[in-house]
Amino acid sequence: MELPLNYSEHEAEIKWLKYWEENNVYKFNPDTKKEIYTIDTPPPTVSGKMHIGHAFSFSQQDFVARYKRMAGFELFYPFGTDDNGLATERLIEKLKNVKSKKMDRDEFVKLCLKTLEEIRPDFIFDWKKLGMSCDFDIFYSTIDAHSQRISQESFLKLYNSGRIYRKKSPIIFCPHCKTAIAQVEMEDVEKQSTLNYIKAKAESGEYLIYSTTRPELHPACVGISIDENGDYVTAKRENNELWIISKDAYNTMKEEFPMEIINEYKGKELLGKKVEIAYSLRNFVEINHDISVKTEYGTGIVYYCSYGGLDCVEWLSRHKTIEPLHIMDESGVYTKGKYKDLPSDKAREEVLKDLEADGYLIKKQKMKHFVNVHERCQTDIEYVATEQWFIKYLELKEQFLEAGNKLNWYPNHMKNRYDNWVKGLQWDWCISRQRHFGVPIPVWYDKHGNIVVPKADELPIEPLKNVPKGYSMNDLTPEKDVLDTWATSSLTPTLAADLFKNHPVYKKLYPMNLRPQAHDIITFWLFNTLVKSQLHDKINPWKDVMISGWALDPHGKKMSKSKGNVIEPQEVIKKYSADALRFWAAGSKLGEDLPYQEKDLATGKKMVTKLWNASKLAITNLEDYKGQKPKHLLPIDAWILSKLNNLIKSSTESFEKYEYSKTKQEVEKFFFSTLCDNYLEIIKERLYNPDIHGVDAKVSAQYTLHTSFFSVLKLMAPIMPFITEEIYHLHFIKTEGLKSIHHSEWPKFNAELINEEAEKIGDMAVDIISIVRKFKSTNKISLKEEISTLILAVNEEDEKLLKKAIADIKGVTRAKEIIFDDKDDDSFTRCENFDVKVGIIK
RNA sequence: GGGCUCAUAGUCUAGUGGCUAUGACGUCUCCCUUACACGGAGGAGGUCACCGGUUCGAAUCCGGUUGGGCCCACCA
Repeated sequence: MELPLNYSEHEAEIKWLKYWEENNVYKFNPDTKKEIYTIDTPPPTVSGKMHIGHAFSFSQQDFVARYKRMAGFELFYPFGTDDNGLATERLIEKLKNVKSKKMDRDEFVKLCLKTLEEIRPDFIFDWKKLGMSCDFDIFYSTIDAHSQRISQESFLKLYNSGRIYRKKSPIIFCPHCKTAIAQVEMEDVEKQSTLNYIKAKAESGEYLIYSTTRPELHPACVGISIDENGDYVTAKRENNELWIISKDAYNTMKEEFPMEIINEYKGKELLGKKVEIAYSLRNFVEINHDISVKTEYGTGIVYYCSYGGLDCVEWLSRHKTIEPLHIMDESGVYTKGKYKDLPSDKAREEVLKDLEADGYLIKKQKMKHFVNVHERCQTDIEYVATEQWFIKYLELKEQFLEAGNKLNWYPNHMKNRYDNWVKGLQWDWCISRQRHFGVPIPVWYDKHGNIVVPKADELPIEPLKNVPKGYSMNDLTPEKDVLDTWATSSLTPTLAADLFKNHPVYKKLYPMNLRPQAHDIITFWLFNTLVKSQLHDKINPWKDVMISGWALDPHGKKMSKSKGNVIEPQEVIKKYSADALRFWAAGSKLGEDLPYQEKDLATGKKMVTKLWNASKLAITNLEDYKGQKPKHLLPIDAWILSKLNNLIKSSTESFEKYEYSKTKQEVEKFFFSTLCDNYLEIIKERLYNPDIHGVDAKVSAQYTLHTSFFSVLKLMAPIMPFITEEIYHLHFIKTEGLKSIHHSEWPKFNAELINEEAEKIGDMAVDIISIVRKFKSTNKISLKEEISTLILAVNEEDEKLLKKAIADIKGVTRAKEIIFDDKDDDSFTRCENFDVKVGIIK
């Protein structure tokens, strides 16, 4: 056969993509008799292009998928897209130049679905080019009717079982985006702020001094707290005003505000005092104790509002008798009090002006502090009390921790993050969003305000357009809110499995075997999915979770568009091939982050080239080999087969633990060093000269070459699916007749081929060859140059062993003569690992 | 502040108690050899972050320090 000189990775990769698709190589067969291995593939968001982090973690999960397929499983490996979120909404608005808020919701969803149909193929093609072996026909979009039905069904079931409730409750709210946001959508930003010291007159005549960064909330002040065990003082100012502050505050303030202590006491003494707060809707608030108050901060006296922040919310939950004051609505505007109709930033300016004019403000202290902002728009978040839908789960922490214990975590330590998160949960799960685009909450309200839900067989349903059977549009007011995107994406195992709902295979698809994902979303995607399956079925959604790390920039920093250090995987594939990109992704241990280093891609490309070139040698020399077993296996052949079987054993064990990087590393080393550098060089002599060494010696080499090369190809196939497929089709397909190497059986460990004596012979030979190479290198002569005599000073036992491989050693070292001699002198070199000394005569 | 995690040649990385610490890239020297010059052979390059402990023996185990990363909490 005429073999092409070079391997053109781009042509080849496109060729095999088409081939795999046309031949349904990765098609799931629901009627299979094989055991099924199910993967809960993460659905990426069609909000742009695949990024390098995707390429990194999806490659890693694909290694496992391909390994499992070769290990004999039928793969249920779906591919969905998460189209149900703000990101998609923004993308569609941009692409179609529309404003979702100005459109009918149903219409906008339809436009999204239509637009997604247009752009999705290109988007998904990036994943195909990466060599993902999903069955792309097992597809769902988290906004399609199928997903909407399942998501609404989940809502309905949980509602009917009393798990879901609606409550006026403070939620984290973005006044700019005008929606409730999740904890995870916030980020910390350090901002310049002012700590304002303000005085308030107590009923008994003294002034309490407190400090706040949120003065605009004065109208909503509902209480004032101190530390009952802390030290406080009453101090007299020059103008005879009496100030109550903590002793710590007295010490720091006395220079700026000269005063004289007239009384010292514990905070306990202040409890129950009534205080008049400026502009508050409550005339008087009462002093009480709260655990969060520290005497050394500010003045040791804190005012609480509904709601200045999480601390106020928590404070209210500790002081249950105090009624919150709701003064802000969902548009971020004050609805009551002196600053009605102002947004909070304007209100702050006005309040400060008034406080100053009315003599309440005594000090402004510049400070830097962290405020929570919405990550998308960087707007300060607010806490607003609105009607929201919640899934009640706080009392189930123990059950969730228990469920986490039952999962197999790879790597194990990632479970800590999950445990930490569950233990720290303080809120029920808020699942409603005031967005326009999303899965509608299937709820209506009748004229008395009662909640009306549909029957399961009416789903999916759009409440803005339809009503449940037996009602008319006039009877009911629809719920306008939609479900949070996580309420739907927490159902991915069901979204995928339900596509086979009417097939007997259905019951084998859930729970799934594996959830692969990155470590940043353990606390929400992983946790939320587990919550849903626990609530619905009291089981875990999967057996194993495999947690990937992140791709970082070359300096180990996180990639981000704003830093301009983003690497585009499409460009990488163009320059180095998908196999090379995957080879790079295989270089990181599971769960570890990996800096992107261009040189690693060059290494991957080198691996492709080497496989190609070595296969040319192998295939050319296997042309006349008919698969016969050799009469006698030569020691060098037994040597590499023994090494190969050790490799198969450890590679398999590594893959079973999802440690693909170990497999990659071992196979790479075996291939380059053992197979190419040494074995191939050794057997050339036998392959080229059967007239000298005999046909049996050639057949022994051919059998061994075929076995070891083919095995390496299979071991490498999960990581580099393209080049291995190319080589398979050039030759090795003949022995199996399968349509793809990816249908081949993963190499099996054969204990009979483990041969300690042969390993010793081979290892000694390699050491001797290495000494000869070094000799030639230092003497600046070509490796093909002949040497006249090779003298081996060894003990009797090793001499016997070495004599068994003497022809091979002679051939590869190009020694005209090899003699054994027990005498050695200073010119001899000792082998690295054996008590063998080597002398060379040019 | 709490939890987790990491620290190994110029760079990235392997290595969970044992001969001389792994590999790649880079670097230097040599070699155009019938798979490969998109290559091959060989060399140089390391206080395994720091301090202390356990041990016959520590990159590895324990305690502490320093510095990175991630997650969580706090910031009136």
